Amino acid sequence: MEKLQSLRGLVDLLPAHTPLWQRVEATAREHFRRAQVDEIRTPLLEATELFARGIGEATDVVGKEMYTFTDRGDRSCTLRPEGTASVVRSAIQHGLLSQGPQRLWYGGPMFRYERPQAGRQRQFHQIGLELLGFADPRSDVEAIAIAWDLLAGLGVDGLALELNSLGSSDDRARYRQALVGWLEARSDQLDADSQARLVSNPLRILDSKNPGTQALLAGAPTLADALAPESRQRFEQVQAGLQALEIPFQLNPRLVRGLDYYSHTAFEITSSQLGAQATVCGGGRYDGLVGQLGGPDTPAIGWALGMERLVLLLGQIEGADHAARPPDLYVVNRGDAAEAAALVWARGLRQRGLAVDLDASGSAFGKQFKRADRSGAAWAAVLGDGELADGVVRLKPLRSDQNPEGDAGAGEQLVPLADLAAVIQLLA
RNA sequence: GCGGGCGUCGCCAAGUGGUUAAGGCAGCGGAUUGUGAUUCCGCCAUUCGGGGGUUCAAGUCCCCUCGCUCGCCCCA
Repeated sequence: MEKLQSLRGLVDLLPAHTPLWQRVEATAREHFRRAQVDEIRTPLLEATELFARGIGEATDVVGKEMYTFTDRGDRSCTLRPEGTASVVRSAIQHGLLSQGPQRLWYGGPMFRYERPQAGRQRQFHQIGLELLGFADPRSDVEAIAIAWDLLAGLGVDGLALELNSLGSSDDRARYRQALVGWLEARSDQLDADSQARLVSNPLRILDSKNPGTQALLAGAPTLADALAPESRQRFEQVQAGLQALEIPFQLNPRLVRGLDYYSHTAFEITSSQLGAQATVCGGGRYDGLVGQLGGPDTPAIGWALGMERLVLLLGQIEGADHAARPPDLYVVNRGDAAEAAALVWARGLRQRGLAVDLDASGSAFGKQFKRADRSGAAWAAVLGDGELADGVVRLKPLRSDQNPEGDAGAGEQLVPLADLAAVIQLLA
């Protein structure tokens, strides 16, 4: 235990990977801008009760996966395991809902105390969308389309959209009763997990991966049959909307979503390239949540997208490592006075927008040129005591086709030390 | 929380009980004291995730522990 290292399941994002993340984040921002969705940022830490009430006591997320502790004021606090509850809390707290419907997005780390595996960490990152105050089926379509287009815009392909309707809360309650009754009569044929869920969260039995359970379920009453006519019609409108946008989907009657607050539309976007954790984006409608958390009854739909999983997919496409962007200029400098002047000179260029790598090693010119070459810079700037005495900087092209062997002095240009604009002009 | 696989230098990696732990990449220094290829030379693990045990002798065997990883559960 001598070595200090990050906590289990909390990983560092090293410089080789941050460019890819930045690209994903920038693309997401752009898509939200186009769809007129505004960013909201909420604290990472919330009162435990928010999640207990919002997500549901019976869910695994609340029951066994939360990072919860008591603070110095004896309050129970929890690191957010997902974003929706916080966003809704914030919207209620600040009266956003009385200002009309809200189109919000958020991004950042979430925490769930689980065993890490491929595509799953204890601290992971989500980007999420919440449309609050929208009841029309078209808002379901719009929400899904934003996610779909965002993923497409990033160049991810091979994705599948799975769709289901959980119906209204009444439909769901009615179906739940029917399903439990049917399964209880056959509980001896259920695996242990499913038997436990019969009391805790029976709908989850539907997406059991146990083949025997799935075979048994083939004869069970279906959620689709339990939908009231209005719910069914609503679901058909959502499907028609997706078809109009030419977004392919497949109905999955066993898609149930783990969190209590979902109703009507539920969907997942999955990839077969991700191993066991195939869901890149998941979401659905949660008409009851705002009211449940003490706000005005507000229909809503949203989704969350798993950044790590998305980056995993993108990494497969374009290779995990992206070289850092090379500097415009690498400053080779040596000698006390020249080094001092180089520092001033380099800063001046940076203030004018150039990316400048200043060699601070004080090592031999040969070494510095080697590093200049490796930096990928197109130009080296040489500032030694000789140049300083003449009041100039020697600019040498490093990538010139005419000078692939790096002949000393070939193609060099002298610019006055004081004339920064000349440098910028030369490099342009 | 449960099960499988794995843990030798920043990265890759040899080593399957016997004296001083190969090698490659990267890095650093030098040959080349003001100019980037290549090449050459040197440096870079008192130690094999950690702790205990067996043995004359352990990176190599046993136990425990930590971590990584894949899967279950669940989810993004």
